[in-house]
Amino acid sequence: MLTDRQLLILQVIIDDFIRSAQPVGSRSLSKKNEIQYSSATVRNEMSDLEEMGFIEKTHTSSGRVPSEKGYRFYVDHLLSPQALKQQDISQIHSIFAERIFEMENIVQRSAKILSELTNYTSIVLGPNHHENRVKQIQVVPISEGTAIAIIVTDTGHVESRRFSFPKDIKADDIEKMVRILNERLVGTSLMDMHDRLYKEIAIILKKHIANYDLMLKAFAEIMNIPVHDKLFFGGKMNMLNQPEFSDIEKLRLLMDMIEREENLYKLIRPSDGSGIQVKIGKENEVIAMENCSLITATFPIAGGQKGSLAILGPTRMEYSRVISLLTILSTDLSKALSSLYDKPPES
Amino acid sequence: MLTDRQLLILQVIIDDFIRSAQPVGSRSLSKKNEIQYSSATVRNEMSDLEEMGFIEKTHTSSGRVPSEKGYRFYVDHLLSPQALKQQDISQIHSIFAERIFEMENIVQRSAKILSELTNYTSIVLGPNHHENRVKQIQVVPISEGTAIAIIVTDTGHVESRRFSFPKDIKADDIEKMVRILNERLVGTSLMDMHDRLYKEIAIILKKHIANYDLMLKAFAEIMNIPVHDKLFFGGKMNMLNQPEFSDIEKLRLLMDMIEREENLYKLIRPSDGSGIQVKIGKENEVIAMENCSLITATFPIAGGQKGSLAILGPTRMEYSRVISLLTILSTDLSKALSSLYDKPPES
DNA sequence: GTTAGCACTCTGTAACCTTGAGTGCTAAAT
DNA sequence: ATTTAGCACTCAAGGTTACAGAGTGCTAAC
Repeated sequence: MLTDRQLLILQVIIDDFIRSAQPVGSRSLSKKNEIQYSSATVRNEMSDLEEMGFIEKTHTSSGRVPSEKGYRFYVDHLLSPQALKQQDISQIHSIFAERIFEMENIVQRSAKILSELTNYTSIVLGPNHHENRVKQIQVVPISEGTAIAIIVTDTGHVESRRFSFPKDIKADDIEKMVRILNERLVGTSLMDMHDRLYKEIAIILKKHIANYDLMLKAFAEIMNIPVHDKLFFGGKMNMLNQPEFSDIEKLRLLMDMIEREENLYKLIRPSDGSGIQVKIGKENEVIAMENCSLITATFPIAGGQKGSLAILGPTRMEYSRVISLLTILSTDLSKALSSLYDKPPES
Repeated sequence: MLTDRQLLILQVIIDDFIRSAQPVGSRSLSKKNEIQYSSATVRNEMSDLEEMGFIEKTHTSSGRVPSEKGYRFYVDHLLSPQALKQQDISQIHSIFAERIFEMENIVQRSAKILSELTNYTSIVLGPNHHENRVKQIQVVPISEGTAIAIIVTDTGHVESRRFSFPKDIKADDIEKMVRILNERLVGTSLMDMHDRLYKEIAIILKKHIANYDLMLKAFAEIMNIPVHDKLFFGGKMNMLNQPEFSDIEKLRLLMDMIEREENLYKLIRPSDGSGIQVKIGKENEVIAMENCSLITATFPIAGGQKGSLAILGPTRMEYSRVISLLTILSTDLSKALSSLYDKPPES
């Protein structure tokens, strides 16, 4: 479809634009070493490329700018897997050098370093707790009528909630309930717990404990885990540095979306396959992200779960570099998070 | 020092500027109902006010704008305690209508509502966990060589950390240690725990447990609580709506500071007395906040602790309204957070 | 097929003018 | 002795014009 020369020119145009954020003209192209043709020849080719929809003019006599279709083609066919600086690589690995045991901590650090290395905004979706299995349930009384319920899962995740109960319930009864809960619920996933509480546990509690229904209700209510997992961000403000967001209105739209976190779940939800996924501009189907691209890396975690790493930047993004960084980091993260589980990571 | 008329004019100038963000001229002032003098008279008074440093011109023939000294005077002497809309008040109270038991939740909601009602950025410093006292310590083994340590405090706060230990340590020993820790440490504040672990507990463990030092070290290391308490934000992006931040450079400076949270602790740290404190512009001693005012409300929580609520806005802030809102919310928050403690709130 | 040359187009910038809001001062009015 | 009216002056903002620079498209020559 495209001649070699057209491929070359398209690539140089996009590379140049990504670097400079300025429309690229035929003359400046023909001056480059890679391109041995006169500006007139380049102009002809550019005209063709425009006709095919890969590049656009911002006005009748301006240089050309990549279109979304152009970026798409660039990402799919022209991406030269750019070598990262050794420094960047070791900086990523350094996160995992210390032996850290908190998932949140690891994930937060990953988000931070990613945003620092790219100057874009990073978004990390940690492992899903829904499928964690209950390891132990405990209740710690705090004062008369209130107590803290704690659930520890097999991944080491701790959920705790304060709850109150009628005063005529005795410490004895609470202990009895905790014993029953542990006997019956250990091994259940958090997701299924609510169901089992009401179906299976309710019947047993009924036999042993007066006022069991109040206790059960209090306990069940507090123990529904939030629907969404927590998102971790790095460099939320990095978009301020991008010239495409010097327009404060665009900025506000985007920041609003980031702040509300609403659409983000849909966008970042791990896709079917593992690996890298690139969404360019309107492909994201969110108005605020018209000028943005989102690169998502999905990686496996032990237990069949998946994690996601994403970089949000302008469509004029350093695709090659970002993809390399995401690839490395997602591999590291996959290992690190998996090691926090009982089971070894699936590959 | 100032005549009644000068007071009146100063007040009207500042009120008007807070509303419109536009320099105020003599003619538009003399047209107001409150002011019965001709523009020439007003001009003379304004000239005096400028000489005294309460107002400034942005250029030789512009209207006047309040200076920091002007705002200071306004806040100290001219603030008419503006009545809030009933709607606003009930919206604040509504946070506390449901009986919520999670401190974080309450605090986060407060931050959110405050930012929504004011259109500024809110910052809430939750209660300090350092002075919480240990209620119970537990250790839940996760896999061979790793376990979760959980500390529940008298306020219902739960700290948990994953830690690893040498494999030759038996489950027995761990249980023994947990029993000792509970016997000795319940009632100790988190702040003092580290010390007591090494001084008092070490000696006891030595007698009962082989390899006690490794265990102790693992446990002590993970249990230092972060130096700073968590800050909660609302409306981080609200500054985008303020005309004083249409300059993207100023915006970046400010956002950077907010994102890094660095200076904020100093600024928001509860002051000696309870009550409201207003810091205007350069009084904050942070470059990024030259154009900002920070209003902080410090309120007591049970157990002699203090919490802080703050609003960060442009110097051109609705001082009166913000102060009213903070007063109400801090009272509510004081009660609500105190009720989560054993002891009744100190007044 | 490639290139040189030229007319044409559009942006951005600087220079200029005009308008409107505001000031300060002076002299008249109260 | 205040207060006000009047007037000259200043400055920012907005509009117009002119112009340089970068770029294109087309045609004709290589």
